Amino acid sequence: MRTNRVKNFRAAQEQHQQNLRQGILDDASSLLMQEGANALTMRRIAETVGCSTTVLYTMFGNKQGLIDELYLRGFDMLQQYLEAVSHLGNLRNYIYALCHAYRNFAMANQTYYSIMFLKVIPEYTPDETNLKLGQASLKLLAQAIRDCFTGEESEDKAWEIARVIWATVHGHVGLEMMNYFNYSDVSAPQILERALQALVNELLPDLDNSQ
Amino acid sequence: MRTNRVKNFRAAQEQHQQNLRQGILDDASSLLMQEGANALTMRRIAETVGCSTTVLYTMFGNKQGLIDELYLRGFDMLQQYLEAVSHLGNLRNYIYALCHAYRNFAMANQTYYSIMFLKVIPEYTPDETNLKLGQASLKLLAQAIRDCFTGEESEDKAWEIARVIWATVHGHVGLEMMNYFNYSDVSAPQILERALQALVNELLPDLDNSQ
DNA sequence: TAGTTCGCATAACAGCGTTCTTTTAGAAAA
DNA sequence: TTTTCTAAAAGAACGCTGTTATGCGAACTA
Repeated sequence: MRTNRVKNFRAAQEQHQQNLRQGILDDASSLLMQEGANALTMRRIAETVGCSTTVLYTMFGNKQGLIDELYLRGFDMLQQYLEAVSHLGNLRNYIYALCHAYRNFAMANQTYYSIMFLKVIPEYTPDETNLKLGQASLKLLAQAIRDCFTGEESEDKAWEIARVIWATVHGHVGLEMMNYFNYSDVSAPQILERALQALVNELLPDLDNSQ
Repeated sequence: MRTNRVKNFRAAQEQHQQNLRQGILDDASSLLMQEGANALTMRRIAETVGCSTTVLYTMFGNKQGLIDELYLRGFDMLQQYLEAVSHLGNLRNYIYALCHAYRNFAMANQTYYSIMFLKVIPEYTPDETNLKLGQASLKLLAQAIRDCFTGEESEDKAWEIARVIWATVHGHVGLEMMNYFNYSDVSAPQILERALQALVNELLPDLDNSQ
């Protein structure tokens, strides 16, 4: 049965491609986390993987294509941070915890966060598709906010408020990363907490009686 | 009088150095504004000025040194935006206006803002001195906030609140620049306005009776 | 078995920040 | 005025970068 042999070969080849692809991304990821975005050059990646740069270009097209995958990985990691947050307490504390989880992710994975939200790699800017995929990682935050409302039309409103809160957290994280908060008496999480309390107090309905 | 001739020569030389320095920075600045941070290479700058790269290195040491000057120029421009804000209305509206002026500066000078607050140039990170000099541009905001308080101990408190508001505005601007707000029904300034109102309501004393 | 296609490595190209070497213009000295 | 010296600038070079062209060898097709 030659056709079967061919099929098996194709399948094996496909499998090999997939394994190689994941291996490359794993190596690029550890390179990014251990040595920062500056170390993320096509040559370094190829060297780490143990192949030539040609493989990277046939596999991902160009550097943008490779970083795109890391970009999405970053949002997956962010989502995992958010999903790990317990929502046993009341909604208000849950929302605070989500925001602090967001900050924890950013601080523990600064190199990833820089790719996702700062322009550390001149050759890379996420396209529209990836921007939307990334935003989906904030679904949990939007859901928690929607749960604060009882009305029917609250879907869009929840996303709007989620964006306000997201932007606020992002701003604090961004300035903290640029060391703009280095010489302050108040710690960065405390400053963030203040802003969050203010936003929740003003933008969300009274949550005292929520679970 | 030979010593006078020498003095005049030295002075003329000094003057020439200063003119050249400013000319280089002007050219680099227009390069940055017209073609973005990617065009800001030592070779392009030298070509625009009409000299060799050697001149840039003897004058500024390295690229970091040259960008340092642009970084400070950016904060000067930001300060001018803030100083142009009329503080005739009440304090609350003045603070809002300062924040929107900040956003206007950022949006009108995205390339400058990127240098100041995003890491668009891998070779450049501002040092501690410049970070502090930059922060001083927010003096007007801190002053306006301090004016909201009557007590004596309000200096530090005003700076803390200023940082909260600053981070919030920065976050909104940063996400807007990364196009994360592109597909929203609510405009970016409206989202920002919401966040600001919430912060002012919660963090500042009642301002109804202020001038 | 002969021909072809495909995957990969090697080498190259243009451009980057930076530095080394060489030229040159102009002040100082004679 | 002519020579000498110095300081500044130009140009080439080095080791990087992303990307592309070339070439080779192995595996499928006929």
